[in-house]
Amino acid sequence: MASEMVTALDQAGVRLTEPRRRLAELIERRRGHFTAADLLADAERRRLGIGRATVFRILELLADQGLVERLELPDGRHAYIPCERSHHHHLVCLECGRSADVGDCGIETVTTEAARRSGFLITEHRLELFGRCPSCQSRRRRTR
Amino acid sequence: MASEMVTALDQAGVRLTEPRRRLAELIERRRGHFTAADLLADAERRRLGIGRATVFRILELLADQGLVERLELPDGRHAYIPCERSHHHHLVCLECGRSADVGDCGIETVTTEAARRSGFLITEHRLELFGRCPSCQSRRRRTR
DNA sequence: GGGCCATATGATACTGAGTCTCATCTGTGG
DNA sequence: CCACAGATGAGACTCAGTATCATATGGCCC
Repeated sequence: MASEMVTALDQAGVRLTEPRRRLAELIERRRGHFTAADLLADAERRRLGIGRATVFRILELLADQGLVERLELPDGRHAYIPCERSHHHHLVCLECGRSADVGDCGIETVTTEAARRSGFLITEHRLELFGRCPSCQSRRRRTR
Repeated sequence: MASEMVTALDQAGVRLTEPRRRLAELIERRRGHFTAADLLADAERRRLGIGRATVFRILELLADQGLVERLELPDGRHAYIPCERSHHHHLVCLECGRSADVGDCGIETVTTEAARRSGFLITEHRLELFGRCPSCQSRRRRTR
């Protein structure tokens, strides 16, 4: 029953502490994106006795390990989504929060073209896509 | 001598108050990106008597007008860059902060492809490119 | 299984960004 | 030049994220 996230941490040689297991479990139970505050609230609701600082520390750890990705929603709030380790981009549903990974989709072409036009050397990029997932689209259609 | 930014605000039917003129001027004097705190410090240094809240309000106004764009640097800080009104993306130099506009560069293709693969309806996106501008690249080469 | 120690944790204080309120002021249209 | 909608400044407030430090604990060696 060891969660995927916990297994990944173990393989990375990270110490498996109680708070880390617990938070990994909470994150896996979630659907879609969540904020640090959401996670903290989950932990408090279950009386896990996990401190505020620890939540932030563990989110940072997971982000370093590429198990979670931090992003900025269009309204400016910070959120996290659980994800695969490879570099990729996210598509986030603004209604239900669910997200999908999209591979490269040709972003390479865009950065190369931008570099050519501007003379910049591009070392990092951030691409975030927002919209409505298939099920929220059809729900809307039905509702209207 | 009316600054471009002030002219644009005027054309948009926005009230031209003293703080708005002053901040527009400070922004135009800057090279590269800046944070709200930077701008506030500029204003204080010059004893303009502009309040903290006003700086944030005016930055929001300028962002709504598309005269400035808010972005998140790779280190997580928020910054603004002055820019043209059309939708576009920015290339930010991580050394000197200068930025260049890049037009579309084929981002449309990427979103279309991502939408096709995932079934999402994409309504918004954020693309930020970071790297080194031509002059910082050559300075580096010389230095080494 | 037990003990050691590097490392993680919780409590708590702190910082700094951004917001809110509200009394006062000021562009602008008439 | 006046009235008033809308903008401003002061300052209190909120809330995310960080720093500090004494205590607890996971993993390794025996």
